[in-house]
Amino acid sequence: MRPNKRDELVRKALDVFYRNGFHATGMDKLVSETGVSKTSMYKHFRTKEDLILAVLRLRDENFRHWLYRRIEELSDTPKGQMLALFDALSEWFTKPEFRGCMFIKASAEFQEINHPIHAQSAAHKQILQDHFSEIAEAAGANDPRLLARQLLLLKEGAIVSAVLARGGGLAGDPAADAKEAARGLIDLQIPST
Amino acid sequence: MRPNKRDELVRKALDVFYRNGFHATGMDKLVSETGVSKTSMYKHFRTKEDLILAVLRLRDENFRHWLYRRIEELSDTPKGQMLALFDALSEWFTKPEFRGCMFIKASAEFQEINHPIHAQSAAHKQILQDHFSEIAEAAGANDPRLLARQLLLLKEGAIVSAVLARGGGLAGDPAADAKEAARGLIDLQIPST
DNA sequence: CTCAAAGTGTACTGATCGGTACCCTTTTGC
DNA sequence: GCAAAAGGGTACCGATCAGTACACTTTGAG
Repeated sequence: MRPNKRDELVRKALDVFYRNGFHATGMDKLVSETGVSKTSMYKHFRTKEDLILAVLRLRDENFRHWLYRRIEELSDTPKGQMLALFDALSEWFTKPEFRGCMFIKASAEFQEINHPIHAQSAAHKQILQDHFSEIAEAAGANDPRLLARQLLLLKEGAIVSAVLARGGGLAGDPAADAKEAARGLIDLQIPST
Repeated sequence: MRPNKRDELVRKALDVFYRNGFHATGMDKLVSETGVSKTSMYKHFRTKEDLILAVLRLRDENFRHWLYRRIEELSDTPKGQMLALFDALSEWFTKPEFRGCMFIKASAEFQEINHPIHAQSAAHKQILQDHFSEIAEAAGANDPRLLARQLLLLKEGAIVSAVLARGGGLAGDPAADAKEAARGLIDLQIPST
């Protein structure tokens, strides 16, 4: 059987960390929830931190690939794709398993600037910024990098607001509000249409 | 001496939780860092959770009062105050002790919708939303509540981006980017000037 | 001065933390 | 068929977790 136990472990650990948090999830819980023995875990990962880093790498892959594909499905123009970002977010927010951005949570639990987990979270956001910079440039924005950073500000804000709004404790529809704001910002940089 | 030990404890615990995180901070660490004995702690707060809730209440007070006062100092018009929000944020981000929004971090570590800590974090954001709704209304916005929600989306996005950008791992100046975006959104709702 | 409230110090509980030791079983490549 | 790799089970390590017990000292109001 080729399907690596290592990958299976990382996949299942992702779920547990996402639902429970990093510090709040012990290795023993991981054993019981993933079905992978502690011995195997520590054969693949020297420390819990190494495992978390692997989980974040998988999360980066999964999330970006899903997002890129989804906005391309939703629109075939650069401008439309920038708006589709917020439709994709809306779909994400309404999934029952939605529990916020794993990288925001990771950087919240591992705050030290030089911590590898912190750095990897920043790297994820930077890759997204670069991707949307290219889309903004293709759309003919005056300042594509600025527009991309602003769209991502709205995205991050929508995510944390969606988390707090999940229990009904916060008014508004973060994805819809962000989309409308994005429309305004895009129109300011791309006057045509 | 009237200055309650309880208040002193909450004040000092706020610092420790803010720097170290909630789960990562043990009660023993609190004893050593605050100088308050464990016995006294548990005389004032039945559980660690109760202490955290008290810390969040203080944080809500401190943060909102600081923010309200600062934007009033920076501008005496409603429209100017909405922009001043981002100047105030910029000041906050550049403080060496800046470590992100305590409520975002709290809701990241206590994710269950019905958890009191989660609910209290949402309440803090809701109060801010209401406050800025009034400012937006005074400024003559077409849809004051929408504008307030959008400004706060930018605020939350700027905060989490500033955390990740702190180590140089993310391009851009979140406060400046958010302010420019806010200017655009405000002008769309308040055509005059 | 006195007495109660407030605070201290410390040793302890059982549970859990991240991580290791040791030995056994299953799978796989050749 | 056989060795080596991969995975499993379990008991354990010292440290730390949240929280308690209990005897002590300080402080402030009447």
